[in-house]
Amino acid sequence: MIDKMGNLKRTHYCTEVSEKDINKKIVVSGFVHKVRNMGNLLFIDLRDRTGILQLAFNTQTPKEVFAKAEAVRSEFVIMASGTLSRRTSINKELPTGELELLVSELLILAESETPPFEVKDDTTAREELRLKYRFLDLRRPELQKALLFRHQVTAYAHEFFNKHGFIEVETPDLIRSTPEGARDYLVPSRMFPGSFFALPQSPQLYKQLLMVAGIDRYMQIAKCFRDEDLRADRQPEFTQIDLEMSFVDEEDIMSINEQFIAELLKKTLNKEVKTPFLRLTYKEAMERFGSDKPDLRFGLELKDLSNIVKESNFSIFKEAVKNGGSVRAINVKGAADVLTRKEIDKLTDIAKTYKASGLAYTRFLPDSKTSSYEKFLTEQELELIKNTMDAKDGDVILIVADKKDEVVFDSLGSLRVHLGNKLGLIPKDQFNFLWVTEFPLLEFDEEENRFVAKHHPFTSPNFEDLHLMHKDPAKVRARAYDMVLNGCEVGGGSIRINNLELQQEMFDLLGLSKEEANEKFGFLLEAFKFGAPPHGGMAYGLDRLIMLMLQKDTIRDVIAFPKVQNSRDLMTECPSSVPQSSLAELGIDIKK
RNA sequence: GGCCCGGUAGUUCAGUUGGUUAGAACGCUAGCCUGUCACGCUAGAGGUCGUGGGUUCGAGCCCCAUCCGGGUCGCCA
Repeated sequence: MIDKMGNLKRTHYCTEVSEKDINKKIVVSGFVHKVRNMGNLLFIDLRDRTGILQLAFNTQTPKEVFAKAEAVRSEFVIMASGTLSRRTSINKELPTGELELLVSELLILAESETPPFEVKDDTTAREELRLKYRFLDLRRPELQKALLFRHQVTAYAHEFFNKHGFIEVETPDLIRSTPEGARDYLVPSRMFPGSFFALPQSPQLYKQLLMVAGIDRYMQIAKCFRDEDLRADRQPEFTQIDLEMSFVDEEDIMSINEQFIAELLKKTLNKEVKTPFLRLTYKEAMERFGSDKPDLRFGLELKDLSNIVKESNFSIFKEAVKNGGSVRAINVKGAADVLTRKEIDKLTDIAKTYKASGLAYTRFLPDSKTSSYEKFLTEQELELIKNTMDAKDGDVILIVADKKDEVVFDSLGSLRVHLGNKLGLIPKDQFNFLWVTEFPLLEFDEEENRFVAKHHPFTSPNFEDLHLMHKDPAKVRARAYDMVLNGCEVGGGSIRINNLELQQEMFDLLGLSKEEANEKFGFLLEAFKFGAPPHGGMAYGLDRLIMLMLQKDTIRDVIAFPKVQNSRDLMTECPSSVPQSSLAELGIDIKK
């Protein structure tokens, strides 16, 4: 039997009650977390978004109310009215553990089938099931907390940037497709069969046009879409805190964002973050940590051994250096007992996923040494390596050699992080922010056999490097910067090109003819003809930032309705097919 | 697109060398129970072993294909 609310109104959330309310008549409502029936005594743990309050029914409870309580099951929606009382036996685990509601009136507002999994934080149900019933999963306090936290972050972002003169402007979600960069989600046009809108990968060009429009300081909590494969920290649909400013340089943007982050962490987590953040150039980050988003919470830095081994008799080392690559190593301190031969084989497999051809190693043991390359090197070379790596008994040196620096960095960089985790070198409660600056403007795309923009084609080159633009494009540095937190990129941005000639030169470098550039980005080039202020900005990956702040392993835990690895939504079961008539209207003919 | 891991009651898992009727815990249902809060006790229901094919006297287990989920490389301007 389902009751109506009638005139009963909630007076308190479950955990809002306090000593002061004892003996008062109160009304609470929510979901049945747990029923404990003891015959003539019955308890219901009532859950709402604030937490749990115990409802008590005993021999003083009206008979018909007690009978109704006996019919209640998990996840029923109920409303209870009664007198708040002190418990006879207290539960120290609960914030409301000294209080309970002696119920005099009980309404069952909705019944519930037995849920497919128990709604509790220590649920063991697999994620697939929880995603199918996401509305139940979201009842769990842990996820409620994540959504609340996310709200607090966006609320503070609005507050902070509003305080600093930023205006939130909504940019369109149906936009022109720009095939540079990530794959677009396409939306067919009904009015123009065969033509398409795209969903934005980011509001990049619109925010630049807002600068041309004189908005001066823009912000937006913006939904972005990229039709690429998912990862634990990547969804096809995600949210950015997007910013753009006029009449600024890198320092202006970095410093206001340091201030934002420091205040945000203080406000939401009560954590102190020192500003200014450490700044590393891209080059230094790669050489020391093998990554453009280094985790600085632990050591295990890379060392360059190229000069020591470039003339050696070990052809793998020698050839790597000779062909323009390098030989680099990390010293895993005191790990000789942990890194057995078998473990090193596993590490080799990891290195190989990053295209390393192998992993050379030496285990320094008190009375012996085991090494995969020692026999090829001279005593002197070995001694130099030992000194450079500061190797002591009990240490393990891991070496990667390759004719491409990129391979050496990628494989050692990932080994470094893997070992940092495996050996427990990473202090988990730390928030380590830094900037990585001076990214290369371009990178060579082997598949397309041309240079592509590392950041995006609107990023300004470093003016000092302008003379290299055509001579040696790979050496040109960009006025781009990433904000890195604990080994993850949480935001990135750049000073943009605001000048027609330079923008055209950039397109030229990317192999875009004048005609192509005009066709794709004509509106931007047109805008640059009418006075574009110097401008730049950045964007935070909001989901990722929140994931890291809450120390979650996956971004799915901080998104209300996430998608799974193949971009499907298990709850609504989309994408789904549509009627043939809908396709016909859009001029789409799917051939199977 | 590649590689790795997983799919067995509602849930989480176990399941020996391929061998009789596939088990446990939690949950669920019913009964008993006055201070529980992982309530307790008793009894019970509950299975297309992801799906399809194959090998075999016999398949949860072996083989092939396929679907679903996770991690990762490529990809992510």
